[in-house]
Amino acid sequence: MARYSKIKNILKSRNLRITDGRIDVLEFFFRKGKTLSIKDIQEELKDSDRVTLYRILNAFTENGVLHKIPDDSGQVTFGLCHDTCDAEDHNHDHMHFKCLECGNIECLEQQVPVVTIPGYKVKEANLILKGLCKSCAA
Amino acid sequence: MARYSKIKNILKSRNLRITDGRIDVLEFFFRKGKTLSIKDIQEELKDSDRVTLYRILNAFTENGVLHKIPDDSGQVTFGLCHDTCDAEDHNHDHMHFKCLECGNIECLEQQVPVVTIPGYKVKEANLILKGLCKSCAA
DNA sequence: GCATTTTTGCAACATTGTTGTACAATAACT
DNA sequence: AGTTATTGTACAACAATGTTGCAAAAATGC
Repeated sequence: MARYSKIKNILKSRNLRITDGRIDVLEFFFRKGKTLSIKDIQEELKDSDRVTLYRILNAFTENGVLHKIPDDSGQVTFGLCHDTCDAEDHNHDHMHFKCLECGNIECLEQQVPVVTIPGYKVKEANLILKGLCKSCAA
Repeated sequence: MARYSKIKNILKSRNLRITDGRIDVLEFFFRKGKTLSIKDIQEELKDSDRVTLYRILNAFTENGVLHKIPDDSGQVTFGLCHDTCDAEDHNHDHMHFKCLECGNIECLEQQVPVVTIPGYKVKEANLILKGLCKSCAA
């Protein structure tokens, strides 16, 4: 499917209106094919309004288009959700890898190993690995 | 060992000067016995300077007294390091649990399962579980 | 094309964290 | 204990990040 149609479908399926700003943001994610920080997006879409961008990202996060990746640096990073995600059922139990060299954060396909703790009810698991990524370790 | 002596020892062993502000912060961590957000600390130590608090927390983090716990909410939370941590060798490969009900973040004793990914050099692992903690699940 | 609803753009505000610097406290050394 | 070098604190000012309210504009459904 062409990229533009794909983007339109994603927005439609989440009941989000198709606007220029939203298309630009999503198109940037598909083009880069990796996780992006707010700073990354702002640098790409220089003329867009800061508030609007925050609202777009919030809407995407709430509706299962993007997911937030926690990071102890404070820098929030976003990644595209899998096609299967929707507003009710996010499934982000995959791992993330942050490269200490180039700073990129990657989504790994592997699922987080299931952990059970007596007395606790685990609902989500979020595993962040750090080290050197494929390109930087070479 | 009495709490005050313990705190003094921790600071001395990290070559950090023993000051009122640092003692207050550490004493609060030992008293609560759990992870604390900056907001928690500010509310407890109302009369202390905001900048000083940030600098104290940074010094503690850099010297292996506290560790930062990443969280996708953006709220930074700190936990006491194990006795074995020092400035060179932090070992924070234990899990954290965030309760969706009460909001508390706990350090779990369990080690994060070792993960290897072909081509990658993993140096740290950080696993955050979410769900209901012991008290809230009961 | 028109009415309805959602989204945007702007201003203003709130929160969070940083930098520079003069002053004060601490530690080390007689 | 007194002196001095060093480190930490308090204050002000700044920078970055995120939020709210609201009028204007755009998108959807008919």
